[in-house]
Amino acid sequence: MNRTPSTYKSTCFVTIDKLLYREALLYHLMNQEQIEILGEASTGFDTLNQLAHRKANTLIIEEDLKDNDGLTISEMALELQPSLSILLLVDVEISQKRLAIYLESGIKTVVSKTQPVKELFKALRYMQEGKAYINPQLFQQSRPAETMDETIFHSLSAREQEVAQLMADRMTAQEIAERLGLSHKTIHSYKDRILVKMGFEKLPELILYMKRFRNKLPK
Amino acid sequence: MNRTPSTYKSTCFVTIDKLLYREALLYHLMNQEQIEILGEASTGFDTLNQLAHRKANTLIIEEDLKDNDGLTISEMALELQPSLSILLLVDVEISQKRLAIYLESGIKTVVSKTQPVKELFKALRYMQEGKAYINPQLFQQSRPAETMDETIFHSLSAREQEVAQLMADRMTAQEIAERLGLSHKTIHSYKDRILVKMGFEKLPELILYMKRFRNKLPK
DNA sequence: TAGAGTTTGTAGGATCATCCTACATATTCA
DNA sequence: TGAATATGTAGGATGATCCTACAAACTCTA
Repeated sequence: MNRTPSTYKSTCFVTIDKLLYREALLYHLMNQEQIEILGEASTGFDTLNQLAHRKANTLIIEEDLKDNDGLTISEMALELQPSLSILLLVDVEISQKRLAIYLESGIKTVVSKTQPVKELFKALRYMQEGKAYINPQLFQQSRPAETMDETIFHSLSAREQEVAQLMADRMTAQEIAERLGLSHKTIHSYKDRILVKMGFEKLPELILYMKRFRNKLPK
Repeated sequence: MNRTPSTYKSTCFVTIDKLLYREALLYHLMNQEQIEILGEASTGFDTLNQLAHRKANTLIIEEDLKDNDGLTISEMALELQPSLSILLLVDVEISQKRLAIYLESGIKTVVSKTQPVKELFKALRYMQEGKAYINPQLFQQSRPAETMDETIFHSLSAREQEVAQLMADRMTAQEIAERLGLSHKTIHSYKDRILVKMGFEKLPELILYMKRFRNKLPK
């Protein structure tokens, strides 16, 4: 039942200006076993207001907000609740100096919005375990999607590649099984192994990967 | 198998500056039956480049890009491929005049980022059917999440409300069934009916709703 | 007020997905 | 060459989704 035995739940409050993006992200956070959504806001004002009544242990907050900057809000939130873990979402790659300022002010983690969603999750996991997580790509020009490892696909066996392609076309395990003359259980096994090999956790990640690189991939 | 018989697939290209948000949105788009992700980019330059080789029929693009504005890119893309349907994501509520400019330049639809994800999907569906979709909330101060209809929950029967609460706590149908002394099939039936009544399509929408309004809801 | 329509409570079948385990054969590496 | 690892194959348990069904209760209207 619980595959993450050592970690406990983080209760998150999410402050992102644009509802469209906030919601999109919230759906992902919801699907993470160890994350409980506690609340959300567009503005710093709203954040502080809501945090006063609710005991979130983690605050995910944008650097740029309409009414104030995330840093200021974070500092105020920390004063209210020193135990709060704060993850700051920044727009661009930041300087070492700026990062130092953040960390000094009590912000635990900084994640750039130019990073994939996965990085955010990784950072959250680290934070949960009390570890500091400094995104390795924070300081360099990061073009992760574009430079994303195309080679991991080629680490799959021929059959695995075949199955991965078909799965990316949204074929069901049953359909693929019929096509290849196998049991649908076998297809699921392939799926599991493909995800592990490629370092994905969920099928959608694989599908997105395949869509991104379909044009560069063989066939 | 196909519950949307009359609509055909739109092949989408998505241009959003920040990868974090773009990815978050892409996962959603991927889960929509009628949408095929064709490609993605952070910049206008990249968009035009990629669109030259790929026949997307729909372009979802941000108004503000690093290298250029979405409007300009859209116009260039339209010159390249006049059949392209363009959905522009704008930051704020826009004036009627500005909207007119957009529509005149061939942009089919404008969606504000202050809207929930659902609005984007609605707009896409309209576009697919060739209808123009002008977001009704585009012109007024929109605080949809905050003002979201709390009453729809109360339109549920007592038992439905109970089940909805338990589902929002991520209990499985089986667990809820045991708790209530029912068959798990019954719980699924409740789920289906709840979703219909509340106008949601997927369970995560219900869960997000419940998390948002749990504090305002009875009990 | 009776009959019709709608809502509510209940559940089954078919189909998929996920997570976990297993095992034989093939390949590689030390 | 023997041990470790990779590959191909599949089963069981559990859960979700989509669709259909049907009886009891409630509501509304002619």
